[in-house]
Amino acid sequence: MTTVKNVGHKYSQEDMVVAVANVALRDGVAKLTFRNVAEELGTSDRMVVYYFPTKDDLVSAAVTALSSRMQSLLGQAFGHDRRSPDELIERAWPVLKKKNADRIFRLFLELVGLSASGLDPYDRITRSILDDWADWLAERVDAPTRSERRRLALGVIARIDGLLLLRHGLGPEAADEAARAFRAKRG
Amino acid sequence: MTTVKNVGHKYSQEDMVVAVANVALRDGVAKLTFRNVAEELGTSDRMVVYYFPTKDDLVSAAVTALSSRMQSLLGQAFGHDRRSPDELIERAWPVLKKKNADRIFRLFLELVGLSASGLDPYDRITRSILDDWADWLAERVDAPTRSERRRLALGVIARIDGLLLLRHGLGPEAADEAARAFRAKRG
DNA sequence: TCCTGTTTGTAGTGGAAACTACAGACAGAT
DNA sequence: ATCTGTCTGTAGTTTCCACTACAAACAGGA
Repeated sequence: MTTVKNVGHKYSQEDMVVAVANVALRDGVAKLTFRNVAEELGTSDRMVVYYFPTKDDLVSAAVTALSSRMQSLLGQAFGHDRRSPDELIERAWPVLKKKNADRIFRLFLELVGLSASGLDPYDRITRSILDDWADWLAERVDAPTRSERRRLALGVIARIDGLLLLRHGLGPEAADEAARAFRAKRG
Repeated sequence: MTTVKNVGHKYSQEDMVVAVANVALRDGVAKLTFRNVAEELGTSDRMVVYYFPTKDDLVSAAVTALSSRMQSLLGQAFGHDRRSPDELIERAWPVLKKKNADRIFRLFLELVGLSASGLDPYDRITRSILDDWADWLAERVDAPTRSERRRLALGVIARIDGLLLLRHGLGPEAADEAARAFRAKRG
């Protein structure tokens, strides 16, 4: 089935990336190995190494694929209107509850952890993810000056990441409670 | 020097735990191995295994040692008075900036990441850390009912953990900006 | 003295990981 | 027909890890 696309080519770059992303989603970054990707494809690790010469290539393929999926998920949730931080969180949170988003953010937490271990590529990766996210949010937050938008965007990210961490550690109910606590501050 | 305490005993349980905690703080959980602890002590891994028969023993020794250090740090920051969530964060944040706290929370993020990888002991560990912290905060937050205190405590944890994550990923300035954004919501 | 708990040494097992080496087969393009 | 890029197989290296086996030396307590 996948064989049809490129005549004489059993796999395309795209196929490989999809397989890598699947393994990452299912098993986590820790188990994103040449071997496991090879098993997903039903071939040997030699083939995987042929497409992704180093482990870093493997990881960054997975990360870019999945972070673009995430971006589009969020992009659907809010359009391009500028909103207050509270409104942004209010709109983001239901979206982040979906099973897909759940698994993607599990990966994000894993990346943060690996970066905290001081392992080489991961600190750069998490930094760029957070940076991209901050830029993206800064264009959707309502504030007069650029620096203020940046600040509020960082505030939103901090709260959302906190909710995600809590959800992962204590379960969805605890995270919902925390989200409710955010709301309560205004009443 | 450390030899004096127990006659005929070169190491005490306490010595071992201190060494384990040091290695964890310096090198992270990922490099908390029998070998590295043995090097810290200037002996062989056989000795370390003698005191901590399994890896889990090693990890939980480090975690309990360090989380109690953290608790005392925070305990000094706020006494036993009940305060509003905002006040609690306002008081906690400066304390969490200290170098010691910084390294301890790097470990916490690592643990969260390992738990996100689905590795066996770590999900229980992070859950209990968060649970303990929630209980502790619930007794310091000002609200009429028990369930409301719990909710507000979870909100505080979410925000603080978000700040810590941001600080780790984007640096202390970004985290300070986010903390400022929290404050701005009231003005 | 014997026994028990502690310390050290030497060595090794079994597993997983990221690669590497070498080579053979096959397809399409020139 | 040759060449180049794709695919596969078999096998190995190197490094690190948790953990085990066996045994010897030593101390203090009974």
